[in-house]
Formats: sequence, C-alpha cells, structure tokens
Amino acid sequence: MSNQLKLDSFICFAVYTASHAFNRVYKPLLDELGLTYPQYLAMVSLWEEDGQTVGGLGEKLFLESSTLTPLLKRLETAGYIRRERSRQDERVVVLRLTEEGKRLKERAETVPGCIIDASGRGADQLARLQAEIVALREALNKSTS
Amino acid sequence: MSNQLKLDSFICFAVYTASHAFNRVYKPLLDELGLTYPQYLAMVSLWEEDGQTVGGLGEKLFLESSTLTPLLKRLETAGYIRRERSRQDERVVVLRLTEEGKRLKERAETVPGCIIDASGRGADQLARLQAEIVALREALNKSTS
DNA sequence: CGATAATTAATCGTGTGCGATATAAATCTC
DNA sequence: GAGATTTATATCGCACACGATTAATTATCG
Repeated sequence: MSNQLKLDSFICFAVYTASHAFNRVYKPLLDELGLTYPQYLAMVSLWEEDGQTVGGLGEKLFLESSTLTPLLKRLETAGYIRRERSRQDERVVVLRLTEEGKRLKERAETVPGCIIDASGRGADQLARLQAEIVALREALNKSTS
Repeated sequence: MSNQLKLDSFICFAVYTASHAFNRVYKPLLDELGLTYPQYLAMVSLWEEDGQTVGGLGEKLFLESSTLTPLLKRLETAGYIRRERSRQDERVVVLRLTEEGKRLKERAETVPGCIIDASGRGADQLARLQAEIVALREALNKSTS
C-alpha cells in the first residue's frame, strides 16, 4: 500500500498552495502600488535597510542573482531604486531607494493589516504558526546544504 | 513606527521561502524520475485517480489551465500520460496514465519518506502543522472568492 | 609580482504561474 | 432550431525561479 502517496497529506503541497493563496490576496493590493509580490518583498527589505547589495538581498530573500537581477532592473525602471556599482569593490552592486521608493513605504503601510485580516487569525496565532514554518524551512535548508 | 513592515515577521514570507526550500529538497529526488515538482504533483494526483479532466486536476492543484496545459503536454511528451478529448463532451480533455506512467509510481514511493526525513520532524507534528497551513489556505481562498 | 583561485553579478535556457483572450463545444432561450 | 450564453481548454504575454555558464573584479599564494 502506498498511503504515503496522497496529495492532501503532503505538507509540501499545503505550503505550495498556501503560497499561491497568499499571492492571490496580495495581488489587488500590490497592483495599486505597481509591484509584484517578489518586488514587494525586495522593497520591504530595502525599507528596512537601504543600501544593500544584490548578494545580501539574495541571502535575505533566499533568491539567486539570476532571479534578482531582472527583478531589480524592473524596480529601477519603475523609479523605485537605483543600482550602482560599489566604488570599493566593483564586483558589487549596491541598491538604493529613490525618493519615490521611500515615499512608496507610506502607501504600503496598510498592506500587512489586510493580509492579517484575510488570514482570519489573531496576531498571536499567526506569529506562532509563522515561527513553526520558519523552523521547518531552516530544517529543510540545512538538509540540502 | 512601521513595525508591521518587517520581512521576518511576515507569515507569507515564511510560507513563500518554505515553498522554495521544499523545492530544493525535491529537486535531486525528482530529477531521477525526470519530473519537476508541479509535474510530480500532477502525477501523484493521477496515481490517486486516473482519468481526471484538466479542469478537475486544476481544482485539486489550484492551478489554471494556462499553467496546466503546457505542463501536461510535457508529461505527455515524456510518455507518462495521454491527453484525449472526451467523446461525451468534446470540450473536456481526459488525462490517462500510460503503462510507463503507472510504473513510475513504484519508483516514486521512496520520495515522501525522504521529505519527512529532511523536515526533521515526526509524522504527527508534520500532520498537525499541515492541517494548520491548510486551514490558513482555506481562509485566504475564502477571502478572495 | 604574477599566475591562479575565489567572489559577485549578469546572462541564458527551461519551466512554471497567472490574467486576458481566443476557440470550440455544449446548453439555454425564445 | 437559430442565436445567445456558458463551459472547457488552449494561447499569449509577462514575471518569476533556478541551474549552468560567463565576465569582471578582487584575493591569494608561491
């Protein structure tokens, strides 16, 4: 018997579909800001810490340069960031928010609340679940490293 | 203060990165089967129930026909499934496992165990977490419907 | 100091994902 | 039963996501 091979019992499938479900909730909110979800994550990270490098941002978002470079070029075209080579180390590209990019933060302040509402859960329960999922992610990342 | 806008506190970000982490664990296992992760999900669903329609599979996997059609064509090219129009309703495309597609199931039996190992958690804890994530997904899906 | 190695982004090819639209078949309506 | 509507899948354009490779720069080591 292969009672292992049941889709609905796969935690990976739950995570995979939950990720898509989040995307669908975010979509209309981020459309107003002119951002996709991964672009929004990059902006959130830069609002936390301006002047990050491509590699540094990639470590935080768990994304490769092959994903980030085109995404960041789109954010630059949109006028939200600038990409400039570091003078100390010409290999490194530093990401800096433009004034418009900084202003966008104000308009984005309402987004997290909408997501929490859509989840239909209290902040404490969400925080607990979030911590469990992060712990799971760390275990998975450790197993592949 | 915008303590809301902190990446590491976002449950969506935890889910998003956990989904990628699962993918990285699956990659080497599925490479041996010649499947991508979404292709694997489609095959698992067809191993559970052969003869599903494109629409039916899309409902189970929460995917649109615009995603599934090319994916299913690749599975057909790989020789794992056949896509045939229903004779009762010519709009419907029925998906049937080939003999090779059925045989693949045996080779896939070991995959779930590897994932559970990589998660570093007991089956009961995983099942509980899985149920919570599914409940979260349902709440999110309800909010957008 | 100069060859070699390591590091950082960028590029390329493949495969998702989805919204908008198209196409074709079935169903509904008058 | 002809025309309008609905349904099921396919197509197209755009944006990820990643592995493999490349190019440019910096670090290292003999």
